[in-house]
Amino acid sequence: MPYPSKLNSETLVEVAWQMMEDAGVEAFSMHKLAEHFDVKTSSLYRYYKKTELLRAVNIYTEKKLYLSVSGVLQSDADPLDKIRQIAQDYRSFGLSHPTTYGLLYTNTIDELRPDFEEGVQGILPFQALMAQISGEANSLSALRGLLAVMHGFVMLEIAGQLRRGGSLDDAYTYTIDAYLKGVSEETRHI
Amino acid sequence: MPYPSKLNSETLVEVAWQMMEDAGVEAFSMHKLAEHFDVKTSSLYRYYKKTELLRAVNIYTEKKLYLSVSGVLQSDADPLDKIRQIAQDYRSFGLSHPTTYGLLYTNTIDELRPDFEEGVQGILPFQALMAQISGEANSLSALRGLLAVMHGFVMLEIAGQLRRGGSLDDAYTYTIDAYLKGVSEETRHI
DNA sequence: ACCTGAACACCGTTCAAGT
DNA sequence: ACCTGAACACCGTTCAAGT
Repeated sequence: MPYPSKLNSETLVEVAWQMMEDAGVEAFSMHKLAEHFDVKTSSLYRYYKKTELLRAVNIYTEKKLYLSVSGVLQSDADPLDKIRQIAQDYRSFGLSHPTTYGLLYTNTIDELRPDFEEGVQGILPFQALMAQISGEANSLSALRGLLAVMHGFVMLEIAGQLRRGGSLDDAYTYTIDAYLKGVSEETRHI
Repeated sequence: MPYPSKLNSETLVEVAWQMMEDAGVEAFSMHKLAEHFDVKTSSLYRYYKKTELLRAVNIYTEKKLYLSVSGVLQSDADPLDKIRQIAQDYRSFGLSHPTTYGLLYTNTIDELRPDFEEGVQGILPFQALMAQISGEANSLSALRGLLAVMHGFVMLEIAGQLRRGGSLDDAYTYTIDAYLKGVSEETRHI
């Protein structure tokens, strides 16, 4: 009998995350999560109801993604090469954890997250990097565009919407390079 | 009492689509759909089980999207301007029907759809258009990239992930233009 | 403080039975 | 041919009660 209790909010999220990644979101339920901890379902509600748990799982996924993608910031490569590397790491993450990645930005969330400001802080280094090739004035739009390209490609790939053949590795690199080249070009005539 | 029956597969899909758009996917259920037709839930299973119905709804959404975006093909504008217009129409569609659009490419589908070849045929005009600015060799990658940009941006916007301020209209146009400019540039040194 | 027991509304689904 | 009735397993959730 574990001490101080069988459950805690962090472990719940981690196990839920793993169960989803192992068997898909469809198969996940509060009952099965409770079963895993050898506990009655009602015990979970001291910590989360399902929507809250899904939200916590998404925040957990986001943190892992952020770590996967932040390593490059420390390197001494070109800004352009850093961004290209970030894009590769981003896609690798998505393809490695397709279920939880696919869940990340699906839930339409109306309220602003409590950790919104914190999240913005974490993104600023990436925006600064982007500014080096887009110019300051366009850095937010350019960052949004990069996110759109990466997220869109990975989502379509995960959903099996890019199955007409050809290398998806190449298509992704082509797309990222085209976008970054365009972002550089747009800068010149400002 | 309607003739020949209260239900048919087309109307079921249309009503399901509308119910989702009105009240969200979360609120949708087979029981509520049956209620709308003043019929017992079990009657629906002559036509669809829920996963099949969702699939049919997605195909329905895809057809509407395809129509929304195909109008420009007939115009006599530049290839580049046509594509820019397609991108605007694509986003407008997504923002007008956020729930069903958000559902479109989320379900991971393992089996190839029976109408796969038909879908490919419909996309070829768009790829031919893309080829005019990317070159033939890159047209599939370039089309995939365009789809990624559009889908990614719209999904992030719908999910409320682009809320740091600034015009999203401008950010979208900036992103599309940067990508298309990059695609043109990549072509020159082939 | 943490967990169980009991209960409820709602859901997806099947299938024999009615007309 | 089309729909109902009855039934089942599974789900999310609440809350009083136990220890």
